[in-house]
Amino acid sequence: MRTTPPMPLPVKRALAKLGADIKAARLRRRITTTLMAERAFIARSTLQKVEQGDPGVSLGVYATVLFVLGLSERIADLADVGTDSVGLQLDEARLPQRVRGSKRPKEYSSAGQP
Amino acid sequence: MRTTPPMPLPVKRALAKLGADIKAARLRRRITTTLMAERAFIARSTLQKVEQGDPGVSLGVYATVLFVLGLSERIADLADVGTDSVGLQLDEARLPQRVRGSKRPKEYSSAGQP
DNA sequence: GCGGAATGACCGTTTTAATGGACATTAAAG
DNA sequence: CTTTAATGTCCATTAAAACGGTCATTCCGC
Repeated sequence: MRTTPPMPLPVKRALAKLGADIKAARLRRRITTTLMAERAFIARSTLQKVEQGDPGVSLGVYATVLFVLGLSERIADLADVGTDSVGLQLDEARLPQRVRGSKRPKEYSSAGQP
Repeated sequence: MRTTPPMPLPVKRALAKLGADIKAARLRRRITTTLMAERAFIARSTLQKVEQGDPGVSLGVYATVLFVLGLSERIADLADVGTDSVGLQLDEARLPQRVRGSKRPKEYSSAGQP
């Protein structure tokens, strides 16, 4: 990741927790970092970064590690339609394939956490 | 990501869905790729990769994009203790800080999806 | 205690992501 | 149908991830 600009604090914290949880899950299974790294086809040094919640590590690495732990289901639901409260207010069937300036309200705001 | 070895198919599919969902969420908000990229402090070309579920893109980028969409809460719960069915069977209070060969069963298996 | 495996921290090298343009294509608005 | 912004693609450059090896430290098991 090219983090010249700052990373949102809530995001940073979320990633840190994710890393900690991954580490905890590994310990519960009594798997060494070396073995985990082998199973995930990554270097032990990379696994360290993962367990620290390093934002620069690729999603592929995180996902594979979670898969090894048997915790990769939730990844697919991260941005699932059902979880998007903003989207539910719109006519799902008439979603444009492209965005174009229209007469409708400019946007639907709601960035950060709801 | 250094994908000399193959990436687990279920994972690959999950990431593809994630990318598609992100794109759908953007369209619902009627935000252009250019604007999204600006808000997430990334290049438009990188956002394309994100919307394709590219495993090589860093988690930080994905997380920031989700944050901009207001969908970053679930990240922290990806590997939360409550979601780890394997871990619940162990004595949480006596988790070792390191793994060492013990008399207990070697491991608790259960990789892929339950 | 002691021994030693496991972890944490560093670091130089190699591979790759992320960028920011340019150009072709597409589809929404009028 | 025409217009034209938005999207899709491709690409050279550059910044950074991922590697793998070493060394110090920690703490589990004996």
